[in-house]
Amino acid sequence: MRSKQTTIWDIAVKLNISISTVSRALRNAGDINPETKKAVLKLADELDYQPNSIAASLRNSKTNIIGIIVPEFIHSYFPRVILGVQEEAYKSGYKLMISQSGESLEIEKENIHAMISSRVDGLIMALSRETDEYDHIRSVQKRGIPVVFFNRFADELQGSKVLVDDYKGAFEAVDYLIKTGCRRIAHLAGPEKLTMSGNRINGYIDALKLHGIPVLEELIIPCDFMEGKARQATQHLLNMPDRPDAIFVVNDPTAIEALICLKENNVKIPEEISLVCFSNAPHSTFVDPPLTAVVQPLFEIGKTAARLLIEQITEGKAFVPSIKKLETEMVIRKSTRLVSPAGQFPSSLR
Amino acid sequence: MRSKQTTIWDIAVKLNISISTVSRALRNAGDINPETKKAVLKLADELDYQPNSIAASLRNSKTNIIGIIVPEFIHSYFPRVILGVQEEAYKSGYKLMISQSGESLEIEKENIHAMISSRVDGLIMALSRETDEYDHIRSVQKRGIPVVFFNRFADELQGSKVLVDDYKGAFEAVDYLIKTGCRRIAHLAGPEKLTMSGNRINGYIDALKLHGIPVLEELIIPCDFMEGKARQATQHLLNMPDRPDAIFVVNDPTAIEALICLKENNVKIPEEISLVCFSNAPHSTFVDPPLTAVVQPLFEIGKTAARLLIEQITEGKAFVPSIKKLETEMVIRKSTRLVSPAGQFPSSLR
DNA sequence: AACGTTACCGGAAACGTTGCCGGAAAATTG
DNA sequence: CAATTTTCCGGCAACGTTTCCGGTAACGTT
Repeated sequence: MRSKQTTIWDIAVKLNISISTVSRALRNAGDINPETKKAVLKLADELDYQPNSIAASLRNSKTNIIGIIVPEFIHSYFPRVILGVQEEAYKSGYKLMISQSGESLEIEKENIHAMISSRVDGLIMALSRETDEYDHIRSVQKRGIPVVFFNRFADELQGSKVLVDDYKGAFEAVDYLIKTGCRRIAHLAGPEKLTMSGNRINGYIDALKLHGIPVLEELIIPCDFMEGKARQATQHLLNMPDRPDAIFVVNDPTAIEALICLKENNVKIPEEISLVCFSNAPHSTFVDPPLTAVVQPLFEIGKTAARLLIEQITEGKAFVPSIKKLETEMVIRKSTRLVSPAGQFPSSLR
Repeated sequence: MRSKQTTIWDIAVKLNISISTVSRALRNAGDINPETKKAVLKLADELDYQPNSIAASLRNSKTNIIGIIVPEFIHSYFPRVILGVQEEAYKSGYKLMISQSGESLEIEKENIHAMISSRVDGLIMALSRETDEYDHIRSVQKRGIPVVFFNRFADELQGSKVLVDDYKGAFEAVDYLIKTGCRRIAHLAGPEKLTMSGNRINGYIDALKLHGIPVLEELIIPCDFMEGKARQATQHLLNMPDRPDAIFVVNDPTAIEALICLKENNVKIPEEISLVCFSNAPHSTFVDPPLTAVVQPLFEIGKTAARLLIEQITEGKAFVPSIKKLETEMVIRKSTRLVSPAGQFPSSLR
């Protein structure tokens, strides 16, 4: 039996005024005597009154809650994005309701339903790796609840999107590898359904093509973000009669797995095989060797997504969804060789 | 302008029955004709009806939301605990509202207010490192909202607590270091306000005492979980004329910093200095060298906390808060030396 | 035929807010 | 001093549910 919380009604009775007056005093809407207002605020403070936002939400048909659905948050990627969302959301008086799909479409759907039931004002999400149908998401949008995607999305879905330049980042990474003299470059790719994976693969391919290096299907291995998959893939690469001399990895957890596998096989990094990942986990900094990586502005992604969403919430139908593409940055660490001035551009090309 | 969502009222009108009947049909409470029930469910499905849980919460004075406040979730510690909470909570039909205090007392207070306003049914929390007064938390409890603490708590606070055996874990770690031949063991400790820090320090001290090793104040340095602090502290240790031969570190992020600092100073681990941390981040596994650590059952901590909380929510006042102490486990990796059979117990002791 | 029982259903209040609207008192104006 | 405006306040409906309570019709029982 929970002890009853104080309501505006309690305050009204104690001060012998009406609840409307109390309400006005509390949210300082006009038409209120400064004296009464002061009295109300004082009493509210004494009684440790906390407004019942449930009631307010019902009345206003607005919850001031932003829902977030991410695949997971045990790797630091999503938490860091959420940090950005939180910063921006709190500034505008929004609270966060976070849930994880655990990379499962089923759970993603459940989460979506929960978000709808909770009547969130808007939704920020990154799809699970399994998500290949979108009716549950369209159902949210049909209700007029704006959705902003980041990182993991599908082209056929409407809505604002915040992404990084996957193509360019991948291109730069592979281009860099080539400039350090690597020629047989493998790519541990992401789930094929995600737009992101394709873009990174394209960047990878085009960089190879630019330098006249043949693109080999067998060197592109999708890893699906499943634990163990990257290790397997890496082992597979090592078992090849003609080992690659570099691996470009789609994301951070995958890269760590690859790294562990390489070390287990006593492969010297970067002497025998160079490693570059598309990432931003701080892990890259303190593994051995520290990983050269294409880093993403995670915090900024979160802030941007939140800003877009809040705009859309306030502007309503008038708002046109937009796509924000943020820049990545290549950070050179120790998992790649130095750029060889001579081998920078193979003679075959120039 | 948001398109109106369908309500039980819409269903009622379409079927020419009353909203009470619709309500009964949907939550299959008794007194309902199977035929009408079927019709209602069918139409609800067709209209893609999602119950408005805001309204239900208001009516029932129960939100089925569990609030979680943690200091941060960019390190994997808290996310993993939250994973456990989520598993257990979802099973019982609870949703999660998560927020971060960012290790700030001010924000922690704000978060608390938001949780109260949202009328969460219960709260699971780990205090920020700054928290040294507890009125905001007592204010939650006074309202009859149960609170369960984990990891970071204060002894003077009432409520269920889920913790690990900090004392024992620390003791074992230091005991192990001694058995590997270390004699001058430093301790990078946690914020002094947290019970946890004290317990770990005591375990450290008692292990030293057991082996007759003098406890030196200068070797115990509180690190406060602030970025950069551990690095400074480690450097300080290295600058001593008489360097320690081992460091026992209070948690994982701190250990990583220490590790980086040691490496920068070209200190050989574990030959010159051994490193042990109280932790569970997977980081420990893939840094170089992999860290010997006292690991905690993070997922289990979350599940236990959720279970305790839900029990208290359902049982109400009858529930007596309890303290669950979970066991830690020492995992030996490469950052410590091997146990020297000879040096296991210094002769001075036996 | 009168009554009790059963099986369903509808009305209405309540949860705590907010905001419109009208009204009374006070202040301002001519 | 009357008329008008301003200032402040209270009543009331509404948000979408749930649930208590009572009512009606059909059926079975003497």
